[in-house]
Amino acid sequence: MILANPIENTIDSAQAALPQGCTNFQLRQLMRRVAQHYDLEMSRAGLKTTQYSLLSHVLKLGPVRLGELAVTMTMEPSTLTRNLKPLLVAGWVELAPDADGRSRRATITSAGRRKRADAQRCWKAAQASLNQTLGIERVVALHALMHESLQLLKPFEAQAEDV
Amino acid sequence: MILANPIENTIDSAQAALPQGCTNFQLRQLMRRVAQHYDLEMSRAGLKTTQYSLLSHVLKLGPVRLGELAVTMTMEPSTLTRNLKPLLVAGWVELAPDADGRSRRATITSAGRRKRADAQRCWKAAQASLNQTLGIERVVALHALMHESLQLLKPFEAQAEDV
DNA sequence: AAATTTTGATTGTATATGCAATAGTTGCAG
DNA sequence: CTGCAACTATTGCATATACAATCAAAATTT
Repeated sequence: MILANPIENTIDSAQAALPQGCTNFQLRQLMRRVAQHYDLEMSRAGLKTTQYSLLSHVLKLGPVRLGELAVTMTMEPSTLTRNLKPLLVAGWVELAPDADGRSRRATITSAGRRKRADAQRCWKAAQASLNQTLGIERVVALHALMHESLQLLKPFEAQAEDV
Repeated sequence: MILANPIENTIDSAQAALPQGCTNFQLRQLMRRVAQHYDLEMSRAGLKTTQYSLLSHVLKLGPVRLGELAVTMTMEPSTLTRNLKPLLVAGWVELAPDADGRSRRATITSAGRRKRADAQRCWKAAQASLNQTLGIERVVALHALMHESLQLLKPFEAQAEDV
């Protein structure tokens, strides 16, 4: 976050404005509504927005080790295993063995590429209409704050591995 | 450009800065990390943070109709039904019939009050340490943005029913 | 008053999420 | 080279989430 004057700011706003309510609850509330907003568009492509995110990351990161994918997405490995399942069943993602026998690599398939291209149009529509509803400045500000907050909450090992 | 307020900041630079990335994905990422942060503390009271939120709302809203509770918490009724189950089983919340025979009212029990008081200490610790990690100005700014965004996404009927 | 519509909550089904425990590999120490 | 430690992914268990369909009760219409 960018502050004009750290001292002034803390004096001005810290005492006057303590955080009200629970950050966790507010995040969940907003997440629920936003997810519904995106899923409404995304359903036209037959994907959940979470699946679109996962598919996009597999596309971008090419044949990627599952552990690395999980770290990049800030997700537990066990969650990743489960979330991949529908995409594997649908044939949009494939798993291949890795040089390290413990590890496996995920790759997007041709069908996955096509599906992702379809879904990307839905995503763009959803993002555009969200920008419209919230106002683009608010979305930009929200992204910046969320990004900063995530960085501060990430353990050291993951600090550098952003996408 | 250096400004005190991230919202103002982006209002100034709105045309220069389009939102990067997916709001939904960023929200989910942050939610996962933040939930883990809270749950770490809250586990000492034997509660998930989501359960703490629900218990707190039932406490505050007294004998409350389930529909009203769902709207207040920005949650689908079906989700509320499921999320209440563990609290009912544990004996922290009770359901009573309502004047309107279709509806039911949720009330916190004595055991629920005790558990909630316990959990509140954990919540305070979690919130304080989050404020510490993120910086209190950032948390205040995040809350404000999330609140505004939620209001803008809420349908009209729910606009007034804040807690 | 009977039939229809509307409203409130739950259930069926599916995905999302994470902790703890486990299985299978690799790497290292002795 | 053998055995233990460290690492990678998965599975067991529990909760969180929501849409569609359903059940039950009230409200409205005819």
